[in-house]
Amino acid sequence: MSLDHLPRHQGGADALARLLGQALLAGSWQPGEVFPRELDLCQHFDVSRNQVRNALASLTATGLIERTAGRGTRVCQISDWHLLDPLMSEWLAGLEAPDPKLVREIFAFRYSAEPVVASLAANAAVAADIAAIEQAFDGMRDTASAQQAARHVEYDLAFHEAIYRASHNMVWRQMGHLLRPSIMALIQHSQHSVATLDDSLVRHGRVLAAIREGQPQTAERTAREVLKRTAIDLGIVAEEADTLPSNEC
Amino acid sequence: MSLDHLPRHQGGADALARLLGQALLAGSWQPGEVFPRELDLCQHFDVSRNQVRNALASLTATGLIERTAGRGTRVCQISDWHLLDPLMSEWLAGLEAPDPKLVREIFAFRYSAEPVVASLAANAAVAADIAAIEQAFDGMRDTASAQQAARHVEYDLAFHEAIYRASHNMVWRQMGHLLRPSIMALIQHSQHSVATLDDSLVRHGRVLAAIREGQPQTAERTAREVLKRTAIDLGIVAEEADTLPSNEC
DNA sequence: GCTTGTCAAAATGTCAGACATTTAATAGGC
DNA sequence: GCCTATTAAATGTCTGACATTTTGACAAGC
Repeated sequence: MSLDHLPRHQGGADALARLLGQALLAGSWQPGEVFPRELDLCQHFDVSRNQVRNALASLTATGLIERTAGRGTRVCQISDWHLLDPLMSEWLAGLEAPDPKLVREIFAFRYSAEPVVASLAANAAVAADIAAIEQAFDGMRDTASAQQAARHVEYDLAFHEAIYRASHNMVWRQMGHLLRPSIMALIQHSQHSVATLDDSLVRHGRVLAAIREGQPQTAERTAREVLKRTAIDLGIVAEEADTLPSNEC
Repeated sequence: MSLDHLPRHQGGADALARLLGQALLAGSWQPGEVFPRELDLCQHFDVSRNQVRNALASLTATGLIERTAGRGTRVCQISDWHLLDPLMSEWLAGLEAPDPKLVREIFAFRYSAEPVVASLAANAAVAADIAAIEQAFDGMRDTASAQQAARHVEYDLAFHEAIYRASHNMVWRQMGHLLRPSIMALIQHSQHSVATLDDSLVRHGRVLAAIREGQPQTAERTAREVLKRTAIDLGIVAEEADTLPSNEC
């Protein structure tokens, strides 16, 4: 694959890294394929070699490419990608049409992890944490219409992230980055009818209540109910089934 | 804090990044404090500005420092560190005496997450996965003596990582990086008497059996038993109590 | 006295060119 | 046919100069 169809004018090395990173995430190059050389990138984007090297360094850090002197640059296997890198989450969230397999993979993680996080939050949340969750919930409620989908998902995001933070654990908190690509994908599948939005809201409210009242087991159960709703909205499961999405490849 | 007591001769930019990263992780600079300037680092380590800049770029990517033109370089808050970055795990694992608070934080994560992972593995593991776990377990059994502690922890590590892989989920698999710093810390607290090693081995064996026989609930319960043992060996809880380590700060 | 504008210093960011090193392919000798 | 030396091509590194951003000092003006 060549880079003919990539837009030219950029802001800086970060913008270039995002452009190339998103192209890689979108599958413009196959794993194992050779990536364009530095000088070709310089010429195509009309930037200095410095900027290209900085951008490629970011791509290397996220595990998207692998570089060796004399050999060149190769595209890494999908299994080597550093999905937990904040840069990666940002690029992924900005994609028009992220790989459905990747969305499913991230969601499967959330489905197994988030009930535990909600349970931890119910144990550890203090007043400020609960206030943050409540504020996000209010925002979701006030934007529960198809016209305000963009603002709604932002509040949705804030709701879940606040729960991760309320777990009061550094590692879980950092994992909140994964929420953005997962929840942004909801915009694509805009099956957000009034009915589903309302159902989703009710389920979110139950998690909030469980955390506020410090009931870990209820929080765990209701969080799972939220994710079942989300799985439908993401198009991962067809209808409300009681079976969770399996992890078989 | 100055950099007077840091060793001089290095291998390359990666080695310099590790050196500085580990110094930051060890708390040689306080959060918010200004970090030495590029030219001072060049002079002290007798390397080119290029190498220094590459090393500092790695530190920036891991969230350890923050750089702004004209202002300088500052050390970030601990809460901003990218614990999930593989580089960070590697640096942490190589530390002589990692921050006990950090070890505890990572362990608290494992305590809540690993039972779920074991449960997923019991559902998703195929023959190759089980073989990998078994092989690691055999290695643990054959090195269950205080003299072979170094080799033992490697097998211990392989055991848990194999379980993460057996979950057949990209995100969980990547999180296996966190195991190394957590398990390497076991070497410091070498309370590895024959009795505790044996107890640990028995508990690991129960997890293996549950995964092999595809029993998620048993895997979840036995994985938690393994971690209770580990919590004692890490010095996180004093004695065998039925209460889990809480997440309060 | 307070504000404001300008200047200078110090730090990081960027550029361009030459050179070093590594890798892989290729041609030649035997 | 196999081994070796050479060459080409790619990434890695060094160096010096310059650009940009931030901060503080200082002086002019109201």
